[in-house]
Amino acid sequence: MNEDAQKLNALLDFDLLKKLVVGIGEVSEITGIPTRKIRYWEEKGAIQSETNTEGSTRRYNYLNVKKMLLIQEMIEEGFTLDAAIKKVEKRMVTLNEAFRKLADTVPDTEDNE
DNA sequence: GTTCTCACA
DNA sequence: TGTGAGAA
Repeated sequence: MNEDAQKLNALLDFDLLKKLVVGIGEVSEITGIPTRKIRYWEEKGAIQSETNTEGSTRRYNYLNVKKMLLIQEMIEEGFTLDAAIKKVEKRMVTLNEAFRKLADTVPDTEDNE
């Protein structure tokens, strides 16, 4: 329809992605990364898992999964884990800010049909 | 199914 | 850097 609707849809999609959380087993199956590797990376500070209520069983959201994929590819390209983490973090921050601006900016409600 | 730690390559 | 095994 109009731009507002598109922006709303984008926000909903982003929110949905942020709510997509899966267990470490699912992540390992999806990404092909063994669970030990995932915990290892988390220990190294590559990702932050969200413990769901009162215990263990880390849960990873879309952003964490994306981070893992990015880091894995970077490592395979010859980067060290630490360097990969830094680069991925920077990329995530940049993307986050860009999307936040894009979502926050509420320009004119022009009727362009 | 998940978590952790110790140790090894 | 990544994995194995044992234990909870």
